[in-house]
Parts: sequence; C-alpha cells; structure tokens
Amino acid sequence: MPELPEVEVVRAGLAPAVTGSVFRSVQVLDTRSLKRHDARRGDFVGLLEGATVLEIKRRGKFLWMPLAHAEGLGNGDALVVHLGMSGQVLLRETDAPDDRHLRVRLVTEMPDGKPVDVRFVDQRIFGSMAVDRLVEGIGGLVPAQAAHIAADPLEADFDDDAFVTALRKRRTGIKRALLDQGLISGIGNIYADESLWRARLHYDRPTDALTAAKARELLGHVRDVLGQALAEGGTSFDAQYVNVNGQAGYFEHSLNAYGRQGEACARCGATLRRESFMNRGSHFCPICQRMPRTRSAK
DNA sequence: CTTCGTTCCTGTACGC
DNA sequence: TGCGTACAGGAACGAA
Repeated sequence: MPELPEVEVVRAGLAPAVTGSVFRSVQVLDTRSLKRHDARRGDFVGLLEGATVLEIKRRGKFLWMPLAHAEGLGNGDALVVHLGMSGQVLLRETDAPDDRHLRVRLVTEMPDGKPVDVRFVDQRIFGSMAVDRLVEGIGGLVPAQAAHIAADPLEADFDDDAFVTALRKRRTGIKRALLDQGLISGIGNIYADESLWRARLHYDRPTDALTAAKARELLGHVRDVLGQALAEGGTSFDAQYVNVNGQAGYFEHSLNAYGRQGEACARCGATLRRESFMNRGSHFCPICQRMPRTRSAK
C-alpha cells in the first residue's frame, strides 16, 4: 500500500525521466482511472498531449506535475496522480508488452531523447490520474483536489506546534487522527501502526487525553519511521508497491507491528495481536500498547 | 462544524 | 474441483 515513503520513491524515480519532457501521446485504457478528473475542464488526453512537464512534486500521498503548453493553453494545470491502494507508475520502453492492469499510457519525449512510456498500472482502481488546476495553498501552488490536505511531516511547511494543538482538540482515537489527511498527510495503515508501536500507544487512545509532550513524541516516531522506510525504498508488503523500475522496497523486514500478529513483540516478547478497527486491521502489542483504563463514563 | 460509516474495486485465500 | 465469500484499504461522500 503506497504511503508517503513509497510515493516519494516513485516521485524521485520519475523526476529525472519526466522533468522537461513533453507528452507526445496519451492512451486511456480504463476510464475508471480518471474518476478524479473533472471532464468539464476539458478532455484528459487533449489537455496533456503537447504539454511540457515543468517539475514533479509531492505532498502526502499525492503526486503532481505542473504543466506548460507552447500555446499557453492549460498553463496553471497539473497532472495529478494518486496511487490509492495498488497504483504503480512504471517507466517502460515504448515497445514493451502491456503490463497487466495497465490503465493509462503516457508517451513522453525528452528534448534530445527517445520516447519513453510512463505507465499507470492499478489493480484495484482506487488510484487515479487527473488534470487539475493549481491553486494557492500551503507553501505555494497545489492541485485543487489536494488543497484540503495538511502538509506532511517531512516537508518544511509542516507546523509541529499547530499539529500538536489540533490533535489534542480532536475527540477521537489516535489512529483515526493519524489517518486523517486533513490533520497530517502521508500516513496510511502501515505507518500508523508502526508509529503507534514505537510510541507505545494503543490505536484507540483518545486524542484529547494525550499530553502535548506525548503528542510531540509520537510525531517524532512518525518522522523516524517514514524516514527510515524512505531510506529503505519503501514497504512492499503485498507486492502491490514497486518503484518506477518495478523493484520492491526493503522496509517490510523492519516492520515491528504491521502484519506480525501471532509473532513476538520485539520489545517485550508478548504475542502481537490484530484487531479490526475502522474497517481495516490494527496491529499492536497488547502489553506495550495497553489502552489506559477508561475513565468511567459518568 | 466534527465525527464516523459506507462505498468504490479486484486478486487472493480460504471453507465447504 | 469449483463455487461462494471474506478480506485487503485511501479517500470521497453523506449522514448524524
């Protein structure tokens, strides 16, 4: 499942291949992958063909490429990519056979290079591609469809104090808050569970009962785990995540909680558990991450 | 306003 | 063997 580290690996892999390139032809093989494209703004293919990629940016799990047209048409637009659950962006030779679950093919050409395919492959179709307008947001221009998400903890515009304050104002469980992209972006199920294991916090611990110091400590663990996962090329837990060359990351071997139910906790030796929460699995140590005794409900 | 449940989608892993 | 079903989950959406 691509989360911030995996999306950043993809961004970094795409940057040298697409920055300054021009989209020569675009093929949409499955229109369901364009569900976040607003057709009233124009045809997806028409908006892209002939456009130059100025740069490639990321916030949280969103990727986008600001575009420029020689005619000035569509300037201020960006190609926005979200990988969802199973999305991949692959760089392929133009004559390579179609990948399974290929949804969109963009043929790019560098100023002095041969054409290269940028392929959007997505088994479960929770991901999407769209051409969207850029609007003023946190730290500069962001796609309109990503303007509601908060900065991610690895970017300079993330405000630690504001996060701690906002987190403690919430009246919900800590994991639900970590997964709320409007509060802090980039965290998904894997890194939420890993961060909470490191912070020794139960996933349903009430946010309004956290001390500011504990909230700050948790944020430190979030940064550590995201940074380490990025350094190891991301987590390829179910083989859905690979980099632009189709290679898996190594962080799966460093997971302490996610997917390790039934195994011994690396810290205390207790048997790790998995419980269903928010329609997804939560992995935790029942000894290290106890739910504090609930204050009597009146 | 905030909080939370539902829905989208397909491949895989099961039980019978 | 084959069929049906549960499960994996990011984010938009609507309800309360």
